[in-house]
Amino acid sequence: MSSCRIGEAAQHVGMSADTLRYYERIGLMRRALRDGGGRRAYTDAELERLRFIKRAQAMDFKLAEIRQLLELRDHPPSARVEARRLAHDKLAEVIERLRTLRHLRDELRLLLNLCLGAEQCPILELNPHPLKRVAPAIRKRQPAARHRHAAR
Amino acid sequence: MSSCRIGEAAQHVGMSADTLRYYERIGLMRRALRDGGGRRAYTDAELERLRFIKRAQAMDFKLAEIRQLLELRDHPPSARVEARRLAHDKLAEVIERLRTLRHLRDELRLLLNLCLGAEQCPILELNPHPLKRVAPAIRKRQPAARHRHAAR
DNA sequence: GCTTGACTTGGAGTCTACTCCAAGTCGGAA
DNA sequence: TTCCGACTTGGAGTAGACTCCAAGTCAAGC
Repeated sequence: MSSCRIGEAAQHVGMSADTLRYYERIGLMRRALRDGGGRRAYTDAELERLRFIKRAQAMDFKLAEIRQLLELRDHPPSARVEARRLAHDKLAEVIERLRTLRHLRDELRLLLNLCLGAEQCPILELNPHPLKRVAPAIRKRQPAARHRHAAR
Repeated sequence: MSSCRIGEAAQHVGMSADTLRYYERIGLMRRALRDGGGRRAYTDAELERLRFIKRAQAMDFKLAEIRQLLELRDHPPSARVEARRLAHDKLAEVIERLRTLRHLRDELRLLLNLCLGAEQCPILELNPHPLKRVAPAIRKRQPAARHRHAAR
């Protein structure tokens, strides 16, 4: 059972010390024990928990979702079913986003190709069909972070 | 040359009146003319500009990028080359993001399948290889909006 | 004339995930 | 002992894209 200070811990898991403090503040991590000088002493278990958080973020889970996953890890009994649901939901999101992006890719390619020949650059209209003043039927924007979550 | 007030304009283009005010405030739209009562009077050209903004957003362009596109529209001479570059850059982004998401989709599918048979739910480790304590080589998260852009 | 919905302005607030600041402590190295 | 990097805390700030607030005006309809 070793422990390390915040700077070292941060380095181990590839995050900033400030991020670790932030996670403690918002409750994603429990309050770390302090050493005699009042400094945080991270255990191996805590480093592992941080690594889990990092992996989850790499998989596009938001902190709120990660919080849920962490809670499931803390209460194994019914964890499996719920964890499956979270992963399933995330998969559905990803698949949907893939659809949207494929469509967007195709649209952009088309615009770029048309730009080569057209007299009017279609990119400046974002409309591949200059003669039809109809906006392209692009899927509504993926809802960005809520803040501008003008749910687009 | 007709004109309409902000509420009507907002409805026409599918945005909120507040968003239109915001766009004027940040300079994405020029200051609209005011009627005798001090209220904004949107021209058809301005409605069209707003529609362009909306189309660009649907194509994952950020407001800063949209600003650039709008400027190109205002100065046609060298617009084409620059517009091509912006669209090309966006296409590259989209393609890269598609790669990342495909990988993530596969990873999630694997985890969900493994979850069915494993004694330990691999989702709660976010690691398809329980015997190998190595984090999955997931691509670094797509940089979200800068704010949390914790470049993920 | 009165009512009321639409609108004005400047500025603050929201969301998410951090990051920075300021003032002070700790402790290892010189 | 002194120096200085690492660390503490509470709180404010950042980014991007909105959205809400408060106090007041406008004008159509009754």
